[in-house]
Amino acid sequence: MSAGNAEAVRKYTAEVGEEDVGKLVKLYGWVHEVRDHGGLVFVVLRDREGFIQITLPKKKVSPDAFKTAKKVHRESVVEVVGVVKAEPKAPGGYEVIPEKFIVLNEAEAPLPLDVAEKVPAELDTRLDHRFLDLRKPRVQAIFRIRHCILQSVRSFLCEEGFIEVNTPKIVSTATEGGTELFPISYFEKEAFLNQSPQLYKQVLMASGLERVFEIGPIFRAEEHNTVRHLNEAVSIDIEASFTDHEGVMDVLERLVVKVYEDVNEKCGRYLEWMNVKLEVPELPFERLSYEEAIDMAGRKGEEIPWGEDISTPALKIIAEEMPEFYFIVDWPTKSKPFYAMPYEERPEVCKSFDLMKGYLELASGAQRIHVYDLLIRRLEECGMSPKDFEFYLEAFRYGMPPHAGWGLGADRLLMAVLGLKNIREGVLFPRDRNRLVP
RNA sequence: GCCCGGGUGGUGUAGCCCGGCCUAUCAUGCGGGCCUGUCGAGCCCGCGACUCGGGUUCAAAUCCCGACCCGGGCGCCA
Repeated sequence: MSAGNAEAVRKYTAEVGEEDVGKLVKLYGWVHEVRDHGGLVFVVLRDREGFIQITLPKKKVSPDAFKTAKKVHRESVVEVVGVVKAEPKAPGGYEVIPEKFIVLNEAEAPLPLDVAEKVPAELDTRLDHRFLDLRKPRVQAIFRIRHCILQSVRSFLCEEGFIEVNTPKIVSTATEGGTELFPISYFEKEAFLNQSPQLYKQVLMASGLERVFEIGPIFRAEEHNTVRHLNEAVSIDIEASFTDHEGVMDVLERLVVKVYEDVNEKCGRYLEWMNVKLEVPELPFERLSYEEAIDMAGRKGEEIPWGEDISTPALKIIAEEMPEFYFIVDWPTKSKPFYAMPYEERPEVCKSFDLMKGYLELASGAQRIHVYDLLIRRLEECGMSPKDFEFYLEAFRYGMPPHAGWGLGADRLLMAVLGLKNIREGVLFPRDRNRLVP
């Protein structure tokens, strides 16, 4: 960008070190703060890797640079070309004495929120001005770690022989019943945003791909209003042939451990920015049966009638004894969707599981029904009409292998790993009951 | 969606119970001034706010009703 400084090497603030002392470097970033001492001005420059102090003694820099630095607004974008100096008095031990201090784009003042965090901002305010919020290293760290988690998940599943696929997010009316769908207009037809790739990934089991995964958005039109629900979320879904619920639980728990290992290995500095320490969970995760779970809650006064979903207060009681990762397995068939495989000898219970971290549900999965007649029967028992599922059911008539799978909430996984108090913290632009912008 | 609590300068807050010395507190910010080693720089001067709509009252930031939004809890969430 600045042709006159061919010898200046572009560096990130965090890269400036001993080898640069006496040399010319070029830095791009934002003005984090300005400390104006009259004849001496300190500008703290921030880029995505950290901070560095730009020091402007009036007598040692050009009048132009000095004047510009004195009146620059916080959060303006600047280009600095200058000589690196080792300086014990400077934060980080190095400072840059600029030859050039150019404002590439001035920021308006006052700012809608304080990036330097001298004054805190509420989550709502932060989300309204998310791009500014993301300039805080502590906030940016969340998304650098999220990136790492997603990358870890991809590489792990690829190594396990899963093939990444993309299924449609615009679907026709009949899906699985249950949750509310967002209606959209699709030319002359009625359509909805998909709540889950479930039906499609099962159909793909009949394709011979054998093991597939998808990382993509899911949409739920529920009017929930909690710190762990969103109306648009990212789901990590797998489906695998010739295996059962035990087989995919094994994949899931090893995946979680791998994510912890990778984040620890690759995101040490971001964990530090956030002041978080990660302990890699131990394998295998404990398996708690549905019946044990409701007993545990019942002993502390939270009675769950057999067959019903486990309430939030009950899960919180269980979480007191099981604060880490664990599975709740063998759910009542009637509490799970129609495609979950019932046990042969005890069909009121099915081969299903939820992955929990404390009271937070992270994933749920099951061995699926691959037998056509049984699937039809379960569909009807659940009050749904087979004719609405023809594209799905057809796949079960021409050689559908036994299979199993799960769906893992990516945002919830991030929340669990980093101990975020609100799922919105880990989503760039969350969509909830009231928030549609930005 | 239900229950409880809340909405005050750009941001975060005090004040609200017990209406009137509120021309509304403090911090940060912003504008101006002084200042050559700050690192939450310091000092001086200034700027800037009662969510919206109704009601009660001589008088409303303060009390009442409604809407919208926020926080906590719950429900719903195959």
